[in-house]
Amino acid sequence: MTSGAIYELLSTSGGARLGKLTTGHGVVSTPAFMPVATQGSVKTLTTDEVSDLGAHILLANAYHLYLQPGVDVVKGLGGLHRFCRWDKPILTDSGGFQAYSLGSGSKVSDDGITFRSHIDGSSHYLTPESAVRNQVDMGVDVAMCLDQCIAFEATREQVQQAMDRTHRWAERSKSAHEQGAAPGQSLFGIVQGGLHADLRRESAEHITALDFDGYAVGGLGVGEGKGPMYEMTELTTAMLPAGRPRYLMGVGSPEDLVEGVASGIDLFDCALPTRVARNGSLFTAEGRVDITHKRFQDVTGPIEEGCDCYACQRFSAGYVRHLFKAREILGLRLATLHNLRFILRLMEGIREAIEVDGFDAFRREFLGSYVPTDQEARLEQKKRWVAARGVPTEC
RNA sequence: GGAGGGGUGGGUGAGUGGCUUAAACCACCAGACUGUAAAUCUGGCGCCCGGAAGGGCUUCGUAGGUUCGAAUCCUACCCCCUCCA
Repeated sequence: MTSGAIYELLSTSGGARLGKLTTGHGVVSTPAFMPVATQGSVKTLTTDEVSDLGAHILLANAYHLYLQPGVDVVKGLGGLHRFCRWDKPILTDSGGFQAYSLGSGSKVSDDGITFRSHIDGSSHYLTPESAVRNQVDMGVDVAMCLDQCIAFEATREQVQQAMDRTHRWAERSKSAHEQGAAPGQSLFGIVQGGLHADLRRESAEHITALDFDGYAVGGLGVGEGKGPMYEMTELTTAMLPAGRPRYLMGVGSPEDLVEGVASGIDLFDCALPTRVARNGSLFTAEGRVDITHKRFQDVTGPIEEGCDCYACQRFSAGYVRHLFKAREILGLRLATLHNLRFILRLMEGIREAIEVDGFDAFRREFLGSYVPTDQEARLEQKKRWVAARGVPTEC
């Protein structure tokens, strides 16, 4: 019933799709990456800078903005677009993921999610209805249904329970949206089902039957490993209608973006490029490099030869390393500019390749030179991290 | 010349008889970060063998000594700092 974002499939190449997503705040060429502006800000950058990097749509988080400064405050300041001075499309996450990522700070029931604010410890209650209202009230272009994300280690029964709940919440989200959304505001449904192929299929069937403006693949990129993630993505997109955009939530790394596109994904968002940048890890065509390593001390060339980002055009790798070692804020900014530009340039390359039906070659070439970080080391790290923080693996 | 203080691993610096191969921080090395509670976190860091457990060797200015046992106590020497002259 919503007359939200309109998706137009322009062409395909292999499994990859070139498309156009038209929203009330402009057009997004897909496949697209949405820089993450959780609290209405892509950390360290202004929206003008993000725009100059070539981003056409931002992701913000309704949960964070609801806690601080509050939905009414954002609304009072002219809505989210005006608030952060971004006149292009904005998609918001509902806060469903935080029930998962905040671990014991939240509790899920059939009716909704009880959160303990990470800011002041106060208790907050989020329902599918209130989550949609929050997003709509802030004036975002694309709202996400409240869903329940679950750890990949969860039992099948737990996954199914979370999935069923997500389905019921999707229905409630949809009615709430139909009642409260302004023209031009979209709502995307989210497919869950963990790593179970049959549950993924069941979820895709259920969610698409509700007829959303777009569909997201949720619950992936949470430590399950590349193989299962790609497999589930591929399997899920195959179940989604070609005429609607598909969004792989929370993914990803450069290699994940390429693989996601190959599986027919149109939209991505990920905190990885910006977070990793702030920790000194920078993308190059050969993989990630740690700019704080001493070997960069005397490097006069840019972080990456041939990169058109501001940091690479203007400064030596040695200077960027110095900024990190000296803990100068500028280092974080330059690193963020570089990583985001790398990702957005990658998306540009992907789109161009699809347009000339050369995506498979592009994919082979990119993955041939890009060396992802070691997966085993990553899983081990994750275990230690979880153990150290006491984050539960189930909701 | 006199009086006092001090010399500890790459650096700062804790430690005054055994639990000390020696805290902590920095530097250095390696790693992680995927719908952002993250400018964060984790490991390593004398040498040799080992995957590890562990084992061997060598360490607190230098040289002696006391002691079952010394970075810690004693003696001598070398060096540094402060104040007075």
